[in-house]
Amino acid sequence: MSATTPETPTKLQLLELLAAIGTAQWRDFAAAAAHHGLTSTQAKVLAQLNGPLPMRALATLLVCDASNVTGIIDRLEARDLVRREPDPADRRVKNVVATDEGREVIRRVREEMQATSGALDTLDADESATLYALLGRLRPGMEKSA
Amino acid sequence: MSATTPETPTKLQLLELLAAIGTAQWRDFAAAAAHHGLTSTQAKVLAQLNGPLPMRALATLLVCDASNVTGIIDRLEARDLVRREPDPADRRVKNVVATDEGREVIRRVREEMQATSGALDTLDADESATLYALLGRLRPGMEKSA
DNA sequence: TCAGAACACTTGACATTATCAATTATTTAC
DNA sequence: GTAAATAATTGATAATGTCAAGTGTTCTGA
Repeated sequence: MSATTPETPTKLQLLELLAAIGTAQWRDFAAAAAHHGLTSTQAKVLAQLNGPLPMRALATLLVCDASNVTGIIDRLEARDLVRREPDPADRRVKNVVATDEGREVIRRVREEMQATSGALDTLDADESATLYALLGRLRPGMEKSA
Repeated sequence: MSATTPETPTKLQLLELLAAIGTAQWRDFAAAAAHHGLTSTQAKVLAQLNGPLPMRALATLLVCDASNVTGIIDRLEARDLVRREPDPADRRVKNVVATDEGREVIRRVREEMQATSGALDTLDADESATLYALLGRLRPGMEKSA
């Protein structure tokens, strides 16, 4: 088999490899979060907060009960890493927003994911582009609601 | 820019995309685990148990304190999903082994990761092979100890 | 060799994260 | 305009996480 036409992996092999990558990435993330005084869950929440998100949406993203989110956001809010804002369109809803400090902390956590970062450095420009394109194709299917 | 030479993504873009894939995969895994009466942590432990693993090694993999593992394994053992076995070479060590039932349960959880599985189905054989090769290159760097 | 350092695991005290059932306030649907 | 549905919270309880301390075993070196 030549270098340009590698053997087709079984679906199981591909799933297993993707899982291993995900697991390793999670370890890297959790360790970096702990290094900055965040629990994995707190870091995960901050990582989701690109824009304002209703409590309920966070619960869906975290695959957990809505009541759980109340306590998590309470603690993050006590540390000034996030804010609750009333939703102007629906008074039942509270939107969670990351504060400047919250954004800064999660930025630093991402910066310190050495293993992941280092692994990506082993790819050249072509490989990066190819991987980026393939993962981009995968993404929409994976983010379909469960 | 042609289809065969896509634009090189920035490292930050690639990191962000990889994180999104990992997050989505985790959601899929957690939901499937819950469907089978397992907490995310319990499922994560079972997923690691390809062979016997010392408690201490599990703690490293889970990025948590060793004392935490004691309780997790207690509960899994109470449900006959894992066993503790004395290590013949070092009497301090207890190796954790998945039972037949434990292996069966985690197999079913993996089978039910519909989103991940469905996303991979959108790739053709060539793309699968390329992705497999690229992720395989990434893996060793990511699994380096933190 | 044998005393002390290092290591693996457990226990106990406690904080955080998770679930479920019930409550309040608001919105949607009929 | 009332009834059903939805968003968030509270309280009870279980699971997961940390740290400090303790037991037993292995390793190290004078």
